[in-house]
Amino acid sequence: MARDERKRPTIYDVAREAELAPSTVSRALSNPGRVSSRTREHVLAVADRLGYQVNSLASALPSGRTHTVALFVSDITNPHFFGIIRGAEHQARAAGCTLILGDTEESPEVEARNIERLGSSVDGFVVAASRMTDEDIEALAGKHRVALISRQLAGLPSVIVDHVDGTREIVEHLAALGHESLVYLAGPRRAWLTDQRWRGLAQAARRVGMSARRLGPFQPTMRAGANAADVALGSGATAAVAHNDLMAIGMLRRVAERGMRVPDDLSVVGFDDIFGSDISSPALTTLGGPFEEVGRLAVDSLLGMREKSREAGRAEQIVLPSHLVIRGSTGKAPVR
Amino acid sequence: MARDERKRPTIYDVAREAELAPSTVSRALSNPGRVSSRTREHVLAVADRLGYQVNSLASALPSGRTHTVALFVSDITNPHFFGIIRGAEHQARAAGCTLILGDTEESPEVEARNIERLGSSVDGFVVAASRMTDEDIEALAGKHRVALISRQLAGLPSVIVDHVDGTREIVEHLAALGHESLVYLAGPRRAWLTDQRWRGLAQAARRVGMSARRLGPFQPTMRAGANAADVALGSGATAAVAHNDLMAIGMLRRVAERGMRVPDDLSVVGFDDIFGSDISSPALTTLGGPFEEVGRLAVDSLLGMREKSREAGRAEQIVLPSHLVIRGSTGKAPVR
DNA sequence: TTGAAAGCGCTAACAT
DNA sequence: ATGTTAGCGCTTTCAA
Repeated sequence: MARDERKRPTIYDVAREAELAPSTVSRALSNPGRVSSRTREHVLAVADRLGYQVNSLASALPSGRTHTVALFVSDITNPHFFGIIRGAEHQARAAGCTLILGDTEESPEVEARNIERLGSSVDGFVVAASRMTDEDIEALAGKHRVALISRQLAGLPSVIVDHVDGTREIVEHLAALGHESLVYLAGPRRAWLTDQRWRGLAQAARRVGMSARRLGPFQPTMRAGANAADVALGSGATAAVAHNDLMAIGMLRRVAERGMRVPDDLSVVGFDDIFGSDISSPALTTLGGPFEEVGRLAVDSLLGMREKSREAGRAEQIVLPSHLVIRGSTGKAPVR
Repeated sequence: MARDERKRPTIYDVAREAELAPSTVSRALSNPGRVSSRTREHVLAVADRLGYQVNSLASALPSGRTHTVALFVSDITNPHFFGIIRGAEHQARAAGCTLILGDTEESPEVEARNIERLGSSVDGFVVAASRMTDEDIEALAGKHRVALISRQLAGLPSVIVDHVDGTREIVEHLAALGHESLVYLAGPRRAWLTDQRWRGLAQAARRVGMSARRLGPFQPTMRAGANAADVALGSGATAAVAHNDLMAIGMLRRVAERGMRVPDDLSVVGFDDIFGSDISSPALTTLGGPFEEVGRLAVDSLLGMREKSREAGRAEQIVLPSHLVIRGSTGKAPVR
């Protein structure tokens, strides 16, 4: 082990080489404007020549700014989150931050534990589809910067896709096809969206005179979709709205297995417009949304929190428009 | 701002409360065995009572161990990586580490830049489907701990899924169906796997007396699959092996668009067995592999590098078995 | 505008 | 087995 051969240069090396104080180098590097432009350029040149790179750990320690944000999703294998992850990753990178990805595995405990564990080593948390209780989220938000995705909570910044308008669109689409009854195959009880979607569907159904029932809850997976399909088929309804596309695709398959046909015997609608929803057969009618944008905006409002929202009293709650993607899984209601 | 109200307790607080030296607290917390069990328990109790939590940044600075690993994938929206990501996340968490996820967007430049940027703030890098040159990877490995996924390079730990056996299986499957000619729709030139897969296919084809041609390169996306389908159809071959499932699914769709049928007019095979490959119609015949395991093992060998491999002279190169999943996209060769 | 110096919270020799 | 004491590389008052 040589002495100073293999080590990365520090601001001290740059300072010595530039014949300046380390503090000046520090300013030149991260606080331009508080240093004369001549010295700044000099410092930059020397730093470049020496191959200097900031040690982000070292700078995070005294400043408290880690330039890192964490994104937690409830199930990392659900394609629904891909867009969100990508959007978040992009926005984080654009802001000079690093993204940490965590899987909470549908468990509020795992969620809380993992967030706690990261604690001081991130600037904030973006939590997608949190399964925690409102109280726990509020407690969390008291200690850390938090932005929510697919969930709203007073006082916290959030980004969701419009489900009020979306569910209305779904119901009107089904009504136009002659359906008079629908079932909602509910998602997990802890998922905020489960109630929201049900509420939207029920309300819209009422307005158009369609009957609506809520069944479940089910795990939001393809596997659970099989069970959901059986339940839907048994309900006598002509249209089934699944909590998400994973379930809906599982339903499609199960219905076929049982020798029945979509949409002739049952129309099926999903949520999210995930990768795969257009390659199933029939392709899935589903409520899509700009999920990359969701991820991007969530990181954005997390990072921007300090500047305005928080001091302005309340956080911004963003609602992005949803759009119904009509494909082959919905069709005319069977005549009974 | 109160003085010591809102701040998280440090080892100094614990030390004062436990009437010990900070260093003893530090040992008790992270080096048990170098402290009497009585004091250790005492420290633990006090730490617990005070709600102490380590500041991982602060501990990383002097020790150099960040307990963080980075995973880079070439395209974060490719479902192929979901399993790898999940496996890596699990193994990292099991080892008490945090996972940083990076998207290199098929670009060697983005890849190099992002890796460089993280530099000292991670314990090592797992790079999946690197697009960098061997030389650049070697240079990188000289400065950081690196483990490769879906790529082999002498001296570096790696995890791949067996493509030699896999391509043989594909070819024999096609031969058994009476195919006498195949085309390989190649992936990106910079992808190590592109050449490997072609080599395996060509060699296996030679052995069974099948003709084989390589076409492309194509981007490994569904969109590029359309182009690949046209080229494959124009080639006169009866079987097409796509570089990955994304391309293969894109091909399936394009073939149908052109009014031809899979597998009657053309058999199609993919690689990876991604989510979605079994819901397309026809469902895709594809070479699968234990990708969660791949992610897990890659993190594992990265983290274990210091202990044995490195000193034992060379890194372990793990090859996991692949398996051909036969579905509807392959069938008897058309009679010409 | 620049420099000096005191930390950030923890680890790791080196003593004891 | 435990305490003392330097740092790790950077930021940030406070002076000059």
